[in-house]
Amino acid sequence: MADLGLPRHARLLRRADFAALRAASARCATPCFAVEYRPSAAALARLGIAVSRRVSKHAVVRNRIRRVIRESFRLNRAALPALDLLVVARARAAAADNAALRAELAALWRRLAAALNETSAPGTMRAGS
RNA sequence: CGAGCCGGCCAGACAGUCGCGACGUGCGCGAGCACGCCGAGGAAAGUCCGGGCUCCACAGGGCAGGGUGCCAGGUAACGCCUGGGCGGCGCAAGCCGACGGAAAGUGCAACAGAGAACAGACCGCCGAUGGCCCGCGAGGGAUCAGGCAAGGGUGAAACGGUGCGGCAAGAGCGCACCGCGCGCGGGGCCAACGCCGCGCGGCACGGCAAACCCCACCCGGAGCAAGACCACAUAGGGGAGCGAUGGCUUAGCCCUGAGCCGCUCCCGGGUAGGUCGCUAGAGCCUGGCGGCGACGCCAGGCCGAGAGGAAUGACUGUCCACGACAGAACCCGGCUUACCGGCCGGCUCACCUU
Repeated sequence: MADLGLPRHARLLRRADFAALRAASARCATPCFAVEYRPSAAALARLGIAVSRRVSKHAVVRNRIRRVIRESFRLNRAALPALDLLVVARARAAAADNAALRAELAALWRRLAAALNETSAPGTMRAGS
Protein backbone atom coordinates (compact mmCIF):
# COMPACT_ATOMS: atom_id res chain seq x y z
CA MET A 1 0.00 0.00 0.00
CA ALA A 2 2.68 2.44 1.00
CA ASP A 3 4.54 1.31 -2.10
CA LEU A 4 1.92 2.84 -4.35
CA GLY A 5 1.40 6.15 -2.60
CA LEU A 6 3.13 9.40 -3.45
CA PRO A 7 3.82 11.20 -0.17
CA ARG A 8 5.44 14.59 -0.06
CA HIS A 9 8.82 13.26 0.97
CA ALA A 10 9.03 11.40 -2.33
CA ARG A 11 8.90 14.67 -4.24
CA LEU A 12 11.30 17.53 -4.72
CA LEU A 13 9.71 20.48 -2.97
CA ARG A 14 12.34 23.12 -2.59
CA ARG A 15 14.03 25.47 -4.94
CA ALA A 16 17.35 24.46 -3.46
CA ASP A 17 16.73 20.82 -4.43
CA PHE A 18 16.26 21.81 -8.03
CA ALA A 19 19.27 24.08 -8.04
CA ALA A 20 21.49 21.35 -6.60
CA LEU A 21 20.24 18.86 -9.15
CA ARG A 22 20.99 21.18 -12.02
CA ALA A 23 24.47 21.93 -10.72
CA ALA A 24 25.58 18.29 -10.71
CA SER A 25 23.61 15.68 -12.55
CA ALA A 26 23.74 12.91 -15.09
CA ARG A 27 21.31 12.96 -18.00
CA CYS A 28 19.28 10.51 -19.94
CA ALA A 29 16.73 11.15 -22.67
CA THR A 30 13.94 9.62 -24.73
CA PRO A 31 11.91 11.21 -27.52
CA CYS A 32 9.38 12.75 -25.14
CA PHE A 33 11.39 13.21 -21.98
CA ALA A 34 14.75 14.30 -20.66
CA VAL A 35 15.83 13.25 -17.17
CA GLU A 36 18.42 14.75 -14.92
CA TYR A 37 19.38 12.68 -11.90
CA ARG A 38 21.85 12.31 -9.09
CA PRO A 39 22.10 10.25 -5.92
CA SER A 40 19.55 11.39 -3.40
CA ALA A 41 20.28 12.69 0.04
CA ALA A 42 17.17 10.84 1.17
CA ALA A 43 16.88 7.06 1.26
CA LEU A 44 14.47 6.85 -1.64
CA ALA A 45 13.78 8.13 -5.11
CA ARG A 46 12.39 11.66 -5.28
CA LEU A 47 10.65 13.25 -8.25
CA GLY A 48 10.59 16.71 -9.72
CA ILE A 49 8.68 17.56 -12.86
CA ALA A 50 9.21 20.35 -15.34
CA VAL A 51 6.76 21.00 -18.16
CA SER A 52 7.38 24.40 -19.64
CA ARG A 53 5.16 26.48 -21.86
CA ARG A 54 7.45 25.57 -24.71
CA VAL A 55 5.98 22.05 -24.64
CA SER A 56 2.47 23.41 -25.08
CA LYS A 57 0.91 26.78 -24.52
CA HIS A 58 -2.25 25.06 -23.29
CA ALA A 59 -2.40 24.42 -19.56
CA VAL A 60 -4.61 21.39 -20.11
CA VAL A 61 -1.95 19.65 -22.16
CA ARG A 62 0.79 20.47 -19.67
CA ASN A 63 -1.33 19.19 -16.79
CA ARG A 64 -1.99 15.94 -18.62
CA ILE A 65 1.72 15.30 -19.19
CA ARG A 66 2.54 16.21 -15.61
CA ARG A 67 -0.09 13.84 -14.26
CA VAL A 68 1.03 10.95 -16.41
CA ILE A 69 4.60 11.42 -15.15
CA ARG A 70 3.42 11.56 -11.54
CA GLU A 71 1.28 8.48 -11.94
CA SER A 72 3.99 6.45 -13.61
CA PHE A 73 6.53 7.47 -10.98
CA ARG A 74 4.08 6.62 -8.21
CA LEU A 75 3.54 3.10 -9.54
CA ASN A 76 7.22 2.42 -10.19
CA ARG A 77 9.13 4.32 -7.52
CA ALA A 78 9.55 1.31 -5.21
CA ALA A 79 11.69 -0.36 -7.87
CA LEU A 80 13.87 2.71 -8.44
CA PRO A 81 17.21 3.41 -6.77
CA ALA A 82 17.54 6.37 -4.38
CA LEU A 83 17.89 9.16 -6.90
CA ASP A 84 16.72 12.73 -7.15
CA LEU A 85 15.08 12.92 -10.55
CA LEU A 86 13.99 15.83 -12.67
CA VAL A 87 11.79 14.71 -15.53
CA VAL A 88 11.58 17.38 -18.18
CA ALA A 89 8.94 17.05 -20.83
CA ARG A 90 10.04 17.70 -24.40
CA ALA A 91 7.99 19.21 -27.19
CA ARG A 92 7.02 15.86 -28.70
CA ALA A 93 5.23 14.83 -25.50
CA ALA A 94 2.35 17.16 -26.32
CA ALA A 95 1.40 15.07 -29.35
CA ALA A 96 1.65 11.65 -27.67
CA ASP A 97 -1.33 10.00 -25.99
CA ASN A 98 -1.30 8.78 -22.41
CA ALA A 99 -0.61 5.13 -23.25
CA ALA A 100 2.43 6.07 -25.32
CA LEU A 101 3.75 8.33 -22.59
CA ARG A 102 3.29 5.58 -20.01
CA ALA A 103 5.15 3.04 -22.13
CA GLU A 104 8.01 5.42 -22.69
CA LEU A 105 8.25 6.27 -19.00
CA ALA A 106 8.25 2.59 -18.02
CA ALA A 107 11.18 2.00 -20.36
CA LEU A 108 12.88 5.05 -18.95
CA TRP A 109 12.67 3.78 -15.37
CA ARG A 110 14.16 0.43 -16.38
CA ARG A 111 16.98 2.09 -18.25
CA LEU A 112 17.71 4.34 -15.32
CA ALA A 113 17.96 1.48 -12.84
CA ALA A 114 20.12 -0.61 -15.17
CA ALA A 115 22.47 2.21 -16.15
CA LEU A 116 23.04 3.15 -12.58
CA ASN A 117 23.79 -0.41 -11.50
CA GLU A 118 26.54 -0.97 -14.04
CA THR A 119 28.26 2.41 -14.57
CA SER A 120 28.32 4.23 -11.31
CA ALA A 121 29.89 1.75 -8.94
CA PRO A 122 27.82 0.01 -6.27
CA GLY A 123 29.81 2.08 -3.81
CA THR A 124 28.01 5.31 -4.62
CA MET A 125 24.69 3.61 -4.27
CA ARG A 126 25.31 2.62 -0.71
CA ALA A 127 24.40 6.00 0.67
CA GLY A 128 20.71 5.23 0.24
CA SER A 129 20.72 1.69 1.56
C1' C B 1 -44.21 19.41 -39.75
C1' G B 2 -40.33 22.85 -42.39
C1' A B 3 -37.21 27.42 -42.12
C1' G B 4 -35.70 30.98 -38.61
C1' C B 5 -35.23 34.57 -34.19
C1' C B 6 -34.67 35.48 -28.82
C1' G B 7 -33.83 33.94 -23.69
C1' G B 8 -32.39 30.24 -19.97
C1' C B 9 -29.92 25.59 -18.62
C1' C B 10 -26.50 21.16 -19.18
C1' A B 11 -21.37 19.92 -20.63
C1' G B 12 -20.91 11.83 -20.91
C1' A B 13 -23.20 8.43 -16.97
C1' C B 14 -22.43 4.36 -13.53
C1' A B 15 -19.31 0.71 -10.84
C1' G B 16 -14.56 -1.03 -9.03
C1' U B 17 -9.16 -0.47 -7.94
C1' C B 18 -4.86 2.72 -6.94
C1' G B 19 -3.63 7.91 -5.79
C1' C B 20 -3.46 13.66 -4.61
C1' G B 21 -4.95 18.45 -1.82
C1' A B 22 -7.88 21.38 1.94
C1' C B 23 -10.95 21.12 6.23
C1' G B 24 -13.18 18.53 10.67
C1' U B 25 -12.78 14.62 14.45
C1' G B 26 -9.80 10.87 16.80
C1' C B 27 -4.91 8.52 17.68
C1' G B 28 0.48 9.33 17.90
C1' C B 29 6.50 12.61 21.09
C1' G B 30 6.83 12.93 15.85
C1' A B 31 7.14 11.92 10.32
C1' G B 32 2.23 10.43 9.92
C1' C B 33 -2.26 7.17 10.17
C1' A B 34 -7.77 6.21 10.33
C1' C B 35 -12.69 7.97 9.42
C1' G B 36 -15.97 11.77 7.50
C1' C B 37 -16.70 15.58 4.01
C1' C B 38 -15.48 18.76 -0.04
C1' G B 39 -12.40 19.55 -4.41
C1' A B 40 -12.14 23.78 -11.87
C1' G B 41 -15.28 26.64 -16.07
C1' G B 42 -19.15 28.65 -19.13
C1' A B 43 -15.82 30.42 -20.89
C1' A B 44 -11.41 29.07 -15.32
C1' A B 45 -8.86 31.50 -21.67
C1' G B 46 -7.33 36.42 -24.26
C1' U B 47 -5.60 40.20 -20.51
C1' C B 48 -9.21 44.40 -23.77
C1' C B 49 -11.94 47.71 -20.07
C1' G B 50 -14.04 48.86 -14.96
C1' G B 51 -13.74 48.41 -9.56
C1' G B 52 -12.31 46.35 -4.52
C1' C B 53 -7.74 45.47 -1.78
C1' U B 54 -2.35 46.81 -0.94
C1' C B 55 1.88 49.74 -1.00
C1' C B 56 4.38 53.92 -3.24
C1' A B 57 6.31 60.42 2.11
C1' C B 58 2.28 62.85 -0.86
C1' A B 59 -1.93 67.24 -0.65
C1' G B 60 -3.50 71.05 -4.07
C1' G B 61 -3.28 73.71 -8.85
C1' G B 62 -1.84 74.40 -14.13
C1' C B 63 -0.08 72.44 -18.68
C1' A B 64 0.95 68.09 -21.31
C1' G B 65 -0.81 62.98 -22.13
C1' G B 66 -4.60 59.10 -22.37
C1' G B 67 -9.69 57.46 -22.66
C1' U B 68 -14.97 57.92 -23.76
C1' G B 69 -18.53 60.14 -27.45
C1' C B 70 -26.95 60.21 -29.96
C1' C B 71 -30.19 60.77 -25.21
C1' A B 72 -32.01 59.13 -20.43
C1' G B 73 -31.60 55.60 -16.72
C1' G B 74 -29.01 51.27 -13.93
C1' U B 75 -24.44 50.38 -11.23
C1' A B 76 -19.09 50.35 -6.65
C1' A B 77 -17.54 51.52 -11.58
C1' C B 78 -17.15 50.79 -16.82
C1' G B 79 -15.66 51.17 -23.14
C1' C B 80 -20.95 47.12 -19.71
C1' C B 81 -26.39 46.59 -19.29
C1' U B 82 -31.60 48.48 -19.96
C1' G B 83 -35.11 51.72 -22.30
C1' G B 84 -35.77 55.39 -26.05
C1' G B 85 -34.22 58.14 -30.69
C1' C B 86 -31.84 58.09 -35.55
C1' G B 87 -29.63 55.23 -39.70
C1' G B 88 -29.05 50.37 -42.18
C1' C B 89 -30.54 44.96 -43.11
C1' G B 90 -34.64 41.34 -42.97
C1' C B 91 -41.54 39.44 -45.51
C1' A B 92 -41.36 39.05 -40.09
C1' A B 93 -39.76 37.63 -35.03
C1' G B 94 -35.51 40.45 -34.72
C1' C B 95 -30.33 41.90 -35.76
C1' C B 96 -26.32 45.50 -36.62
C1' G B 97 -24.09 50.66 -35.99
C1' A B 98 -16.88 54.92 -32.57
C1' C B 99 -23.99 57.62 -34.03
C1' G B 100 -20.94 64.92 -30.82
C1' G B 101 -19.10 69.26 -33.96
C1' A B 102 -17.44 70.32 -41.06
C1' A B 103 -21.98 78.40 -41.22
C1' A B 104 -13.85 78.03 -35.73
C1' G B 105 -9.27 77.01 -38.45
C1' U B 106 -5.73 73.69 -41.19
C1' G B 107 -5.62 69.58 -44.38
C1' C B 108 -7.11 65.36 -47.79
C1' A B 109 -9.90 63.22 -52.16
C1' A B 110 -6.56 57.63 -56.00
C1' C B 111 -8.73 56.14 -60.89
C1' A B 112 -12.07 57.98 -64.36
C1' G B 113 -13.73 62.62 -65.98
C1' A B 114 -14.31 68.88 -69.41
C1' G B 115 -14.82 69.84 -64.32
C1' A B 116 -13.90 67.54 -57.24
C1' A B 117 -15.55 73.00 -53.97
C1' C B 118 -17.44 79.58 -53.57
C1' A B 119 -16.10 73.97 -59.89
C1' G B 120 -16.62 73.03 -65.01
C1' A B 121 -17.80 72.90 -70.99
C1' C B 122 -15.73 67.01 -74.05
C1' C B 123 -20.23 65.70 -76.86
C1' G B 124 -24.36 68.82 -77.08
C1' C B 125 -28.10 73.21 -77.32
C1' C B 126 -28.53 78.36 -78.89
C1' G B 127 -26.55 82.20 -81.67
C1' A B 128 -31.92 86.81 -79.58
C1' U B 129 -27.46 90.89 -79.64
C1' G B 130 -22.83 92.74 -82.71
C1' G B 131 -20.17 91.18 -87.11
C1' C B 132 -20.19 87.90 -92.05
C1' C B 133 -22.82 85.86 -96.58
C1' C B 134 -27.42 85.72 -99.79
C1' G B 135 -31.81 88.63 -100.95
C1' C B 136 -34.61 94.96 -103.80
C1' G B 137 -37.30 93.55 -99.51
C1' A B 138 -40.01 90.75 -95.75
C1' G B 139 -36.55 87.40 -94.56
C1' G B 140 -33.00 83.27 -94.92
C1' G B 141 -28.06 80.82 -94.00
C1' A B 142 -23.52 79.21 -91.79
C1' U B 143 -21.16 80.10 -87.07
C1' C B 144 -16.84 84.41 -85.49
C1' A B 145 -17.57 86.89 -80.94
C1' G B 146 -20.52 85.17 -77.38
C1' G B 147 -24.61 82.78 -74.41
C1' C B 148 -26.38 77.97 -71.79
C1' A B 149 -25.98 74.08 -68.03
C1' A B 150 -31.63 71.14 -69.75
C1' G B 151 -29.80 66.17 -72.26
C1' G B 152 -25.42 62.49 -73.04
C1' G B 153 -21.04 60.67 -70.89
C1' U B 154 -17.27 59.93 -66.03
C1' G B 155 -17.31 58.96 -60.94
C1' A B 156 -18.11 56.73 -54.29
C1' A B 157 -19.66 61.81 -54.80
C1' A B 158 -21.20 66.69 -60.22
C1' C B 159 -24.10 72.49 -56.27
C1' G B 160 -32.49 69.70 -55.09
C1' G B 161 -37.05 66.70 -57.80
C1' U B 162 -41.69 66.79 -60.96
C1' G B 163 -44.84 69.87 -63.85
C1' C B 164 -46.23 74.54 -66.01
C1' G B 165 -44.66 79.24 -67.48
C1' G B 166 -40.57 81.65 -69.52
C1' C B 167 -36.42 82.13 -73.12
C1' A B 168 -32.52 82.63 -78.89
C1' A B 169 -31.34 78.36 -76.03
C1' G B 170 -31.57 77.80 -71.02
C1' A B 171 -31.48 78.23 -65.74
C1' G B 172 -35.53 78.69 -58.81
C1' C B 173 -35.38 83.07 -63.67
C1' G B 174 -40.94 82.96 -61.99
C1' C B 175 -45.00 79.83 -60.00
C1' A B 176 -47.45 75.16 -57.80
C1' C B 177 -46.52 70.70 -55.16
C1' C B 178 -42.66 67.66 -52.89
C1' G B 179 -37.94 68.04 -50.50
C1' C B 180 -34.51 71.16 -47.56
C1' G B 181 -33.01 74.97 -43.97
C1' C B 182 -34.27 78.53 -39.97
C1' G B 183 -37.63 80.41 -36.04
C1' C B 184 -41.91 79.78 -32.71
C1' G B 185 -45.63 76.62 -30.35
C1' G B 186 -47.36 71.65 -29.16
C1' G B 187 -45.58 66.37 -28.48
C1' G B 188 -41.79 63.19 -26.47
C1' C B 189 -43.19 62.63 -18.21
C1' C B 190 -36.54 65.29 -18.97
C1' A B 191 -33.63 64.58 -23.30
C1' A B 192 -31.92 62.64 -27.95
C1' C B 193 -35.54 63.33 -31.71
C1' G B 194 -38.34 65.86 -35.64
C1' C B 195 -44.52 63.18 -35.31
C1' C B 196 -48.08 67.73 -35.76
C1' G B 197 -49.31 73.06 -36.52
C1' C B 198 -47.88 78.16 -37.88
C1' G B 199 -44.48 81.58 -40.06
C1' C B 200 -40.09 82.85 -42.92
C1' G B 201 -36.24 81.75 -46.77
C1' G B 202 -35.62 80.17 -53.75
C1' C B 203 -32.24 77.01 -51.53
C1' A B 204 -27.65 77.93 -49.08
C1' C B 205 -24.77 74.83 -45.33
C1' G B 206 -21.16 68.82 -50.41
C1' G B 207 -17.84 64.42 -48.16
C1' C B 208 -13.84 62.74 -44.71
C1' A B 209 -13.10 64.37 -37.65
C1' A B 210 -11.03 55.23 -36.55
C1' A B 211 -6.79 63.29 -40.50
C1' C B 212 -4.98 67.33 -37.24
C1' C B 213 -8.46 69.75 -34.46
C1' C B 214 -12.79 71.91 -31.41
C1' C B 215 -16.40 70.77 -27.50
C1' A B 216 -18.26 67.89 -23.19
C1' C B 217 -17.17 64.33 -19.43
C1' C B 218 -13.59 60.95 -16.97
C1' C B 219 -8.44 59.50 -15.44
C1' G B 220 -2.01 59.67 -10.01
C1' G B 221 1.54 55.15 -10.31
C1' A B 222 2.40 50.20 -9.73
C1' G B 223 0.60 45.46 -8.75
C1' C B 224 -0.64 39.48 -4.20
C1' A B 225 6.68 37.98 -6.37
C1' A B 226 1.03 43.86 -3.88
C1' G B 227 1.97 44.00 1.14
C1' A B 228 2.43 42.54 6.66
C1' C B 229 4.77 39.59 10.38
C1' C B 230 8.28 35.75 12.41
C1' A B 231 13.13 33.11 12.59
C1' C B 232 18.14 33.30 11.09
C1' A B 233 25.44 36.05 8.78
C1' U B 234 28.69 41.78 8.04
C1' A B 235 24.07 46.76 7.42
C1' G B 236 23.94 50.41 2.85
C1' G B 237 17.50 49.70 6.95
C1' G B 238 14.02 52.16 10.44
C1' G B 239 12.58 55.85 14.35
C1' A B 240 13.22 60.59 17.16
C1' G B 241 15.48 65.57 17.55
C1' C B 242 18.07 69.90 15.03
C1' G B 243 18.24 72.47 10.20
C1' A B 244 21.05 78.28 6.42
C1' U B 245 22.50 77.32 1.34
C1' G B 246 22.76 73.66 -2.43
C1' G B 247 21.25 69.09 -4.56
C1' C B 248 17.73 65.05 -4.84
C1' U B 249 12.40 63.06 -4.49
C1' U B 250 7.98 56.52 -8.56
C1' A B 251 4.28 57.93 -13.99
C1' G B 252 6.06 63.81 -18.03
C1' C B 253 6.99 69.08 -16.95
C1' C B 254 6.14 73.57 -13.85
C1' C B 255 4.47 75.99 -9.16
C1' U B 256 3.08 75.85 -3.82
C1' G B 257 3.54 72.55 0.28
C1' A B 258 6.16 68.35 2.35
C1' G B 259 10.21 64.81 2.75
C1' C B 260 15.37 63.04 2.08
C1' C B 261 20.91 63.63 1.63
C1' G B 262 24.10 66.20 6.85
C1' C B 263 24.93 65.82 12.58
C1' U B 264 23.47 63.44 17.46
C1' C B 265 20.90 59.50 19.97
C1' C B 266 18.17 54.93 19.87
C1' C B 267 16.30 50.35 17.64
C1' G B 268 18.02 46.55 15.06
C1' G B 269 18.26 44.65 9.63
C1' G B 270 18.68 42.14 3.16
C1' U B 271 16.84 37.38 1.68
C1' A B 272 10.86 33.10 -3.06
C1' G B 273 12.62 29.68 4.54
C1' G B 274 7.86 29.86 7.31
C1' U B 275 3.03 32.23 8.65
C1' C B 276 -0.67 35.67 7.22
C1' G B 277 -2.80 38.07 2.93
C1' C B 278 -6.36 33.44 0.90
C1' U B 279 -11.41 33.34 0.27
C1' A B 280 -18.27 34.82 3.50
C1' G B 281 -18.52 37.78 -1.22
C1' A B 282 -20.93 44.61 -4.88
C1' G B 283 -22.01 36.04 -2.89
C1' C B 284 -25.95 32.25 -4.19
C1' C B 285 -31.19 30.38 -3.73
C1' U B 286 -36.50 31.18 -2.65
C1' G B 287 -40.55 34.53 -1.85
C1' G B 288 -42.78 39.50 -1.65
C1' C B 289 -42.93 44.73 -3.15
C1' G B 290 -41.52 48.99 -6.67
C1' G B 291 -40.04 49.70 -11.92
C1' C B 292 -41.75 48.82 -19.32
C1' G B 293 -36.72 47.16 -18.16
C1' A B 294 -31.51 46.97 -16.57
C1' C B 295 -32.10 47.00 -11.39
C1' G B 296 -33.40 48.35 -6.34
C1' C B 297 -35.57 47.36 -1.39
C1' C B 298 -37.30 43.78 2.32
C1' A B 299 -37.74 38.80 4.62
C1' G B 300 -36.04 33.74 5.13
C1' G B 301 -32.43 30.07 4.01
C1' C B 302 -27.41 28.28 2.27
C1' C B 303 -21.67 27.93 2.45
C1' G B 304 -20.28 26.04 -3.32
C1' A B 305 -11.83 24.80 -4.56
C1' G B 306 -7.93 27.55 -2.01
C1' A B 307 -2.82 24.83 -4.27
C1' G B 308 1.84 27.03 -4.10
C1' G B 309 7.96 22.77 -7.68
C1' A B 310 2.06 23.83 -7.47
C1' A B 311 -4.09 18.88 -5.50
C1' U B 312 -8.75 18.36 -8.25
C1' G B 313 -6.01 12.46 -11.39
C1' A B 314 -5.07 7.51 -13.65
C1' C B 315 -6.47 2.57 -14.99
C1' U B 316 -10.26 -1.30 -15.90
C1' G B 317 -15.31 -2.63 -17.12
C1' U B 318 -20.53 -1.62 -18.78
C1' C B 319 -23.98 1.63 -21.36
C1' C B 320 -25.44 5.58 -24.87
C1' A B 321 -27.19 10.57 -28.34
C1' C B 322 -19.38 8.13 -28.57
C1' G B 323 -18.09 13.15 -25.27
C1' A B 324 -16.25 19.94 -28.10
C1' C B 325 -13.51 24.16 -26.42
C1' A B 326 -10.60 23.92 -22.62
C1' G B 327 -7.50 23.90 -16.16
C1' A B 328 -8.59 28.29 -10.70
C1' A B 329 -3.39 31.05 -8.78
C1' C B 330 -5.87 37.92 -4.63
C1' C B 331 -11.18 38.69 -5.53
C1' C B 332 -15.40 40.64 -8.17
C1' G B 333 -18.39 43.22 -12.66
C1' G B 334 -18.19 43.13 -18.01
C1' C B 335 -16.38 42.57 -23.09
C1' U B 336 -14.10 39.44 -26.68
C1' U B 337 -12.55 34.87 -28.58
C1' A B 338 -12.97 29.07 -28.71
C1' C B 339 -16.68 25.13 -28.68
C1' C B 340 -19.16 18.06 -30.23
C1' G B 341 -23.79 18.35 -29.10
C1' G B 342 -28.37 18.18 -26.03
C1' C B 343 -32.77 20.05 -23.13
C1' C B 344 -36.63 23.80 -21.81
C1' G B 345 -39.59 28.27 -22.69
C1' G B 346 -41.36 32.32 -25.82
C1' C B 347 -41.93 34.34 -30.72
C1' U B 348 -41.93 34.95 -36.45
C1' C B 349 -42.70 33.22 -41.50
C1' A B 350 -44.32 29.41 -44.98
C1' C B 351 -47.26 25.09 -45.83
C1' C B 352 -50.95 21.32 -44.50
C1' U B 353 -55.54 19.96 -41.82
C1' U B 354 -60.20 21.64 -39.53
